Amino acid sequence: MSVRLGLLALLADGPAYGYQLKKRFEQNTGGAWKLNVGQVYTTLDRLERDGCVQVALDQRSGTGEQRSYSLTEPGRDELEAWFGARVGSTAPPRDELQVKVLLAIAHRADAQAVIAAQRAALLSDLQGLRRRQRQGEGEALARALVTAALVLRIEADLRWLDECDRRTADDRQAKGGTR
Amino acid sequence: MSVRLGLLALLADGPAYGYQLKKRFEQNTGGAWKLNVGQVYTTLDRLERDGCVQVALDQRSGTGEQRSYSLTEPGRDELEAWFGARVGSTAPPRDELQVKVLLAIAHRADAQAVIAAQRAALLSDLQGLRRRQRQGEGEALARALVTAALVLRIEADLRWLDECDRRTADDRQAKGGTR
DNA sequence: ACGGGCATGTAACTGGTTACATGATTCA
DNA sequence: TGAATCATGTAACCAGTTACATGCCCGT
Repeated sequence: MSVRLGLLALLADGPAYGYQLKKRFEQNTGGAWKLNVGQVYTTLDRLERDGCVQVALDQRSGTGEQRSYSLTEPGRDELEAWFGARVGSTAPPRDELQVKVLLAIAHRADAQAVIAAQRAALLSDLQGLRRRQRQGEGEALARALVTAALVLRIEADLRWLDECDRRTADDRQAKGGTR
Repeated sequence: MSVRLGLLALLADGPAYGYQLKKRFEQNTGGAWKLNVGQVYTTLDRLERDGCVQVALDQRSGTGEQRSYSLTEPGRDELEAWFGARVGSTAPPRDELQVKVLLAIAHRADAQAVIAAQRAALLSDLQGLRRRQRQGEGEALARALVTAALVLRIEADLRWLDECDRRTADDRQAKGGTR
């Protein structure tokens, strides 16, 4: 729902064209998240269908039209509800890394290799991100925060992989096998 | 792709019915992730369409049929590729918490309240998870690991929210306003 | 004249998700 | 007999995503 609600939030500042929304969305996230223009329009269609936005047609100089989207009352309600709501309270997401590692542990002899490969990949991502953090000091706030979020998430995932190693080692020991 | 690849991974152990796959999937994740049975069948249909699985019909005692799914060569290839691949290497995900907070910072006067609300929600989730960690000591490995992952992720998100507060405070100061 | 940015859309597809319907088997 | 579990499916919808096509406008 991030795209949908994101567009709603951008419209709270005032009416805008689809194309403008794309650019604002990317600016607001420091260019870290790209948004295909087409997706803006499909999402706006759905928002219109649901009564969250309304459209006013500006006649352009030529024959073309510009569609100016603005929030409706229900749209504003949905937005407020979103900002007020806690994220992810209901049911933990099926994260891909977790699914992969858990299934590897349960069903593959080379589980440790799978874990090691993921750790290596995350570490290299982390290096790249840290480099970017050091370089772009005076970066846009949004961009810096997105990077920070990525770094923290990766660190968490690395700790989790360590935990997976430790617990599976315990498991092997508990079951008495030396190998 | 977690469901699709998850089913593929479970089939690597040998043929199974759709219903069995649902149960195995839930067992393998310690019951933390539920899977609607219907989704197993729709996903299996798509896997069959893509040539990743093949189906053998077991005639049951009655008139009913049981469909036994098994991996094909392409299916095994896709699975191996998945286990070998690094997760999330391409383009950072548009995480809901991040979108929400960034847009709040950029477009709302009550950004700090939004952040505070999310922090409170995460903290209460964390408490609940920690309680569960202490209680279910001898829990199934998978379940414990899922819980651990949730805890680590939440801790990371909390640190990120702190970072957001700090940086926005810096920002206000840099712009010279005391409020 | 032409390229690049602004602007709008559509068609098609993906995977995830739910609600619903059906029937067999098992066991109390 | 009747509930629980095993088992299979379908119809419908959702949001996300991409590729593609169209055309205006402006500055070089």
